[in-house]
Amino acid sequence: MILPETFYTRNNVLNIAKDLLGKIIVTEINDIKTSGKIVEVEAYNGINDKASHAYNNRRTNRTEIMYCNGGVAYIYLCYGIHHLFNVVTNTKDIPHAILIRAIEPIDGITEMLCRRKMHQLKTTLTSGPGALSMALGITTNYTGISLQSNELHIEDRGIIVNDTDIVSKTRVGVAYAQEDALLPYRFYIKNNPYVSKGKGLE
DNA sequence: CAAACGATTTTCT
DNA sequence: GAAAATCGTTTGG
Repeated sequence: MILPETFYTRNNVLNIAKDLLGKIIVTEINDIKTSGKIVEVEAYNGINDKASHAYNNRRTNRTEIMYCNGGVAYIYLCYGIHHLFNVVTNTKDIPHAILIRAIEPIDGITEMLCRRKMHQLKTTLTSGPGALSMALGITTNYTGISLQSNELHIEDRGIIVNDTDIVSKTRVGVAYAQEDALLPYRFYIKNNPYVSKGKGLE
């Protein structure tokens, strides 16, 4: 089943992040379906989180989408090259978001290999936020789209992830966030080969 | 209007 | 392991 809006509008972004592990991201672009199981995420906890684009209640054209009611996509361009896919959570005017960092490919692997210009399946196909966005065909054009839509949504296919299989660590690439860089807001499934190699702080 | 800077990945040494 | 690639967003003048 497709996750309902109420999944996203809860107020604890950390719980939603953990709940996303084991869920399935599905894109259907030009009638081509691709999907993968979420194995790694990072939470961005709104206006008090120095690592968040919405820190200190900053509202700009780019961040405005994070102030929407939960359940929409926020995609932005990093380093001029990479499209990073986030899920907006919580209710209107509370800018929480969750970065999807890695998935395990399920459907449409041939198409994903093609989009990534690869010829055989390796973990690097979808290991890392920029890589999985390219594999699924997600670009900044999809910012603001509802996660109830055909083109892009997240499903529950009954996969259960035990708490004991969830690892929490510091986030990747956020050293500029000072003390908030130490928060354990990165979650991933233990021993899954598709989890990105990105290193957070210890 | 100009300039600096990434929630990264790939390639080269 | 180090560095380049590359451009929209943000910030400051």
